[in-house]
Amino acid sequence: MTTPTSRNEKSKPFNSVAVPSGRNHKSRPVDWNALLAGINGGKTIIEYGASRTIFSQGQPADAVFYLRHGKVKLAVTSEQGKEAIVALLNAGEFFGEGCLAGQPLRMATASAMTDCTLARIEKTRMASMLHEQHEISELFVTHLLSRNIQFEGDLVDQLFNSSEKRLARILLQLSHFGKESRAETVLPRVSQENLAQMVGTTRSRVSHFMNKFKKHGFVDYTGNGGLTVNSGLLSVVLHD
Amino acid sequence: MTTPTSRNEKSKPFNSVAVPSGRNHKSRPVDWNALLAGINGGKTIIEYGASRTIFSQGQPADAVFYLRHGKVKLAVTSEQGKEAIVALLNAGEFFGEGCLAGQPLRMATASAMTDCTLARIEKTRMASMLHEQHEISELFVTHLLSRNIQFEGDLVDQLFNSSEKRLARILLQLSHFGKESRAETVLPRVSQENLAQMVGTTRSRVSHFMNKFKKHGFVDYTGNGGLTVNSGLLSVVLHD
DNA sequence: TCAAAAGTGTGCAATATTGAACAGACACGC
DNA sequence: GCGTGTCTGTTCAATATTGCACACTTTTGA
Repeated sequence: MTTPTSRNEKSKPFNSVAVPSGRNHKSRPVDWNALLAGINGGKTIIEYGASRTIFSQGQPADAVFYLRHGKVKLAVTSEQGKEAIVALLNAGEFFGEGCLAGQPLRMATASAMTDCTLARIEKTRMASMLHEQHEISELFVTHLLSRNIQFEGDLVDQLFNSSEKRLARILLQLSHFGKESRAETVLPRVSQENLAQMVGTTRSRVSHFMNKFKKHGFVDYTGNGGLTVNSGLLSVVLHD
Repeated sequence: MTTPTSRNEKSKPFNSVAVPSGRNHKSRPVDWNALLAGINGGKTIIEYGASRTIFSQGQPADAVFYLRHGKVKLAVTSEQGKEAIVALLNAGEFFGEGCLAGQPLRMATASAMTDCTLARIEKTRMASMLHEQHEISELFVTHLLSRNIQFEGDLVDQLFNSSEKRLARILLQLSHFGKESRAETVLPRVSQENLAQMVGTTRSRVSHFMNKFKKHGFVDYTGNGGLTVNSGLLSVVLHD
């Protein structure tokens, strides 16, 4: 799978989604995918192969995406050509929602890190859905809240910590990233270059710290190319 | 006004808000304050004098706030005692919304920068309002979206730019901050220490760059203690 | 009004960070 | 097998940044 394939579902008439009646809106498990599946107008299901670009910084922004399966990364390129990774997204997250706030152009480049299936929802469709459907609106608010918390944490991290601690923090995050399946402490393959882009430093610095971490036993190389993150890495973040 | 005063409005029965009917939900001007004023249950109106603390990092988080008048800042303190300012809020913004995502404790300290009046909305009340009232929900989504964009911008700024550029950016932001009234290019009084906390650097560095900016005519001291930001400061952010 | 507190302009040595370079390790396709 | 490209470990000088120090100025509050 390397080219995006799309099944346009615009032809089907819209009919309102059957959702569990909202008598107790907290601690009620909701099958969000089923919920989203019920949205039939102004939506397109698309599949992307690994490392495909979903949209690029600077392109006109007229749709919101919902990630059903796979992992997506958001990267920003500066005028000087430097690249920074601002977010890693798991299944169940929205992205490209800036256009709802009136952003005319994409502020970042979204690319598939693995094979992905995602729903593309027209901006106008999304806006009216938010207006008309409680469940969607609540799902979206939930997503925005947690994204906000993530961003705030990243910002505070940048403001406070040295690149060594930031790298440690990123590694810990990655080791928990996508823990849907098993308790995997093994990272997906991430190059030092990518780590540097997330941490906001240079590759040579990442190489330097990774070796330091290895010496102290905080990370291990697992045969092939993957890394294992030892929870002792926490001490780097917390101590001193 | 130096002590918070509160008028509890919990006694009034809840009745649904009279809002303009939502036939065209974009480009429809809404008097948000009037809208919020209609929320009568589980809400308290509080007034704070300048430099009062609204809530502190680490306290239990069980309410969301809506800022009606005044300016509020959100600051985070690290274990090492360093302080960072993560957001400046204007009238019309929510804060403390992390609790809706399940955060049990405040992650930041909120303090009034000017005399403020704000609405304190119980977490549970806010949750049900988001569930039941379109207008509130949409207002909240709008707020979350713009806050997200702001955070993402700040993060990218930290990842890409030197402290000199970051300072220039903050000054430009501040000069537009609170432009509700006049086209004021004059900053409210902000100490170099505070600037350093926003930029993520030290005061001596801020002093150094401020003098550099003054030499180049990018900022001016207006008699008393205020600063005027010249738009030429943009060249610092953009150039080189 | 005066003294304390807060804010500012400097300077400087100790560190941290960049940016570029180069060689070796490794995977991959042909 | 053999190039080719990517990733890595390592170095090193040039910069940027920190953390302090001290003398001044301004603001604040009693």
